[in-house]
Amino acid sequence: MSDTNTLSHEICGILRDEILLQRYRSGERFPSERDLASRFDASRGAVREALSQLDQMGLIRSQPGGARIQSIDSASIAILGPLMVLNEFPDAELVDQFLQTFAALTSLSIKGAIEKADEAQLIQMTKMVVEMSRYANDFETMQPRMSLFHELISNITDNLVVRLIGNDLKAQFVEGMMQSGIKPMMNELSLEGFFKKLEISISKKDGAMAADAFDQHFEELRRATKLAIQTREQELSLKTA
Amino acid sequence: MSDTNTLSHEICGILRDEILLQRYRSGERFPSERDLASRFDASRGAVREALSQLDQMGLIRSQPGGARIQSIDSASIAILGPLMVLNEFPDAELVDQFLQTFAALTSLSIKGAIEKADEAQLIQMTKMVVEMSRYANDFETMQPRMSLFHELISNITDNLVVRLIGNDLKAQFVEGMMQSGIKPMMNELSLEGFFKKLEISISKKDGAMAADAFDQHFEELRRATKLAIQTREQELSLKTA
DNA sequence: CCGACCAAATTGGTCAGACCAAATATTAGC
DNA sequence: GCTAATATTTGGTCTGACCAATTTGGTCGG
Repeated sequence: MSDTNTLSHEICGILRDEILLQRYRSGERFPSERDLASRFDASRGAVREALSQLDQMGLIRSQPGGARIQSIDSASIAILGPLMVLNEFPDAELVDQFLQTFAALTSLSIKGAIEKADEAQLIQMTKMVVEMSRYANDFETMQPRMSLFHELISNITDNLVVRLIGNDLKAQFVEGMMQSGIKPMMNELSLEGFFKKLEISISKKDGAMAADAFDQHFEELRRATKLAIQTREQELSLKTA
Repeated sequence: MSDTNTLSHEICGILRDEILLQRYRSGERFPSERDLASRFDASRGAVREALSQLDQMGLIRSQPGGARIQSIDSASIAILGPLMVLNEFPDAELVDQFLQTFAALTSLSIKGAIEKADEAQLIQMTKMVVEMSRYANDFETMQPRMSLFHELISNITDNLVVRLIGNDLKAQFVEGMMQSGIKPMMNELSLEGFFKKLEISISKKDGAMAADAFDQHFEELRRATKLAIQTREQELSLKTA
């Protein structure tokens, strides 16, 4: 969020990961502020701020008599990025859940955008899709253009709820993937098919068709990402042996 | 989240609402901790905690030299509930966006649940749908059962990303609606049709059909909620005149 | 042995004052 | 008017203190 070099953020990160690693049981009392201040050789004020952050993430519940560990189910989505990269390589299942959720939200957005777009916007959308399709064989050059396309869609749809979720999830997801060096290799033919279908659906103003195109696109992305993670795991296993 | 009767939470809530009411421009410097401590007749420690909360919501960016106001686009979904009830009656557009987002996430969940459910779970789902359909004419009795159904779906699908989003959004949405006393009146025939279609889709293990049933259900809920808000607005207008 | 009750200890919530690093505002010089 | 130096402001953190709320441990009675 902001100046995350502060002591309280550092303490929060360490405690967050301990909680996510299940070092504490749900309902258990968390160490006291005074104990944590001693453990981290910090002031109680810095520890209080760290605990307030954990509280706001839903990981603990602060109350007089001592904070309690909360169930992960009541946590905020802010924990998903850290949860994804808790171990040596990303949690493949959680990564897949991210992608499924992106797909669902994108489906909603593209339908809304095609419904709401004026002629100029539809033309712009088509232009961007054509531009992107030139890079079906170059994922890294295509990706920033895809992001711009998503932004355009989001602006046309103008659904704040979806935007805030999408921004938050994407930031965490992208950071986690970069951190672990996972790069999915998309199938070129699949990508070309996607762009073609998307272009047609826009010209026909067929939101359902566009949504279907994106669904297929995300299925391919899920496949490619799963493969990339497996490959990475195997590399790491060979390295250890 | 937790003990929200604390001074820091109170201060945070007041400042959050001022920000959401656009009392400050994006990029502008926020009042200093010392000024805010004076304004609220509180210690700097309590103010610091409040600002840390605002920072974590993405509403401000704390840094030496003074915190800066951030664009709403970078905020966390935790602001959506408060944003919804900023004024006398809920923001109808935002309420609708909530419902659209619930629909998209539910669609994903029901498809996943039908795909993953074993026989016992399918039977349980069917039972719950039949139980619910008995209350098609009594929204308030039906609603808790619908919540349980959603929980079952969520448990079967087991997508943590969707669960955390759903839990957070739902908590904020329900609180906002209760606070404003808005109660949508669902069309009984529509509800009955929904339950029937849902029951059939489960027995056929047809996830797409179930998703379609929920889409239609949410369309009806959107219509009913929009009407309820309009009715409320008109009541309040008459009251003022 | 178990449950109820009470006192002591522990814990969170907040305060005031101090100090240092980083950013901002002001002033002086060209 | 522009730039650099200086002063001021601001955030980040610390220490020690106090009060309200919760937890713990001990005692007593059934």
